[in-house]
Amino acid sequence: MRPQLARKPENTYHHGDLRDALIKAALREAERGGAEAISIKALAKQLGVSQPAPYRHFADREALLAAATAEAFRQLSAILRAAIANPSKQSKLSRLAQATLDFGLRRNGIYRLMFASRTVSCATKGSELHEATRETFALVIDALEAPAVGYLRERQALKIWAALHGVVMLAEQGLFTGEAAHATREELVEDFVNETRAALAVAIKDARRKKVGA
Amino acid sequence: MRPQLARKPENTYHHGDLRDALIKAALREAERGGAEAISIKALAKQLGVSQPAPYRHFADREALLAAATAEAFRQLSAILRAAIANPSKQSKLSRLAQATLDFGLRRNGIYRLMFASRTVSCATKGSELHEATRETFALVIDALEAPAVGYLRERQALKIWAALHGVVMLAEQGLFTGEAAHATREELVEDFVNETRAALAVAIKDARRKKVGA
DNA sequence: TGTTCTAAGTTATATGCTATTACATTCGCG
DNA sequence: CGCGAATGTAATAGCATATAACTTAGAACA
Repeated sequence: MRPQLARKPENTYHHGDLRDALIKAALREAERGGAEAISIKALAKQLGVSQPAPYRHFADREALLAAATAEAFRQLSAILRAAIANPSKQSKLSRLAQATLDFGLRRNGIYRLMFASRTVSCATKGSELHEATRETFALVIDALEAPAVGYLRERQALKIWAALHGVVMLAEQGLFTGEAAHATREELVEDFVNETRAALAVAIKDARRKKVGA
Repeated sequence: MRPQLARKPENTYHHGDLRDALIKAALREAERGGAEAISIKALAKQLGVSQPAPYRHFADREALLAAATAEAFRQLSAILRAAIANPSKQSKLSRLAQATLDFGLRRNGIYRLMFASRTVSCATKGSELHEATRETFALVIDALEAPAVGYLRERQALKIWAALHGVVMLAEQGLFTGEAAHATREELVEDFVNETRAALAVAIKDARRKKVGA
């Protein structure tokens, strides 16, 4: 295995690690412009290989998008894991939530690739992409720092996860700019975090009461 | 103005209402496949006109997408208005929320065109599309049925609107299917509705107390 | 009523992207 | 060392966007 070069070394026939380089380059392109900005032809040119070379590694454009999206999910997972691990005054959930918001806004093209394209919903169960998405979601459940009170924990995870994505989407739509912007995106996210904590506290109390009562 | 025909009458030179027919046809295509499924060429063929004819009415593909998206927002507005108006046991907000969820899932291609593409965020202030999105959001504020307590009402509107979109996105990603699906999408939406009502009630009480205290 | 201007179509064409086929080169393994 | 599999290239077909130059019909006005 050669060192991972972005461009093929000149005067060589084989690139050495084209598959990986394609995914990385695709994410660079997606960062500005989302999935639409990813062009097989353009990537090949960038990497100094012929235009059909990528098809040796991916059946078609969709396959490349799926692989890039999976990689993006793994990157997000890493970021969220770091946010959770890094101790601070705020709760784990708050750190995860703000990190997600930050990712969604700062790397919005990639974010849209991950959450707003049909790629993910087309991913078959057990695929690389499907696994990557579930792993990310598992981090959300983890960040709740709550004992497993039945399925209520997953339910709260779903709710905060949904809310976060909604905030990113509306922010990108420009609903937070203009005269109606009486709340920042960060404030809204913190609201959702607090509501989640409150709902969980109630659920835990209920569960304890039931246990004692039984 | 001729009658609004989908296809151009045969043996005629002018279509009569091509602009409108293009928008309607584009939405039909978007319904399955989102924005990517909209092809100028294919639409022209469908409508029985030559391939470059659409460019008489839209500068480029983006312009057609923007117009179609604006029309989609107006359609959603009409649906939400109807949901709000139609009396039932549930609250206005609940009806609006469930109608939004239904729209997002049933007409997901169009929904993605509206909320998950770059088209809207590129809309300049004052454009047809920008106005259509703000009008839709105004309905959410309206559905809150709360007195205008400072900016808190808009804040709650933003929150429930964000949450709704998040639920649609996650549903489309398949996070509600599989073993973790201990909550239906409708339940989650109802949760958000209730939390919104509760938060608003608190805000209203606070506002009254302040008034009395002053 | 006839002329003319313009909006709205048409044909032809350039450019760019996806994808396939047939061919070439290199790597690695026996 | 030689052979096969993996990985690259060249050539090409097909489809989409977009523009340019030309044509038709509708309307606007003398």
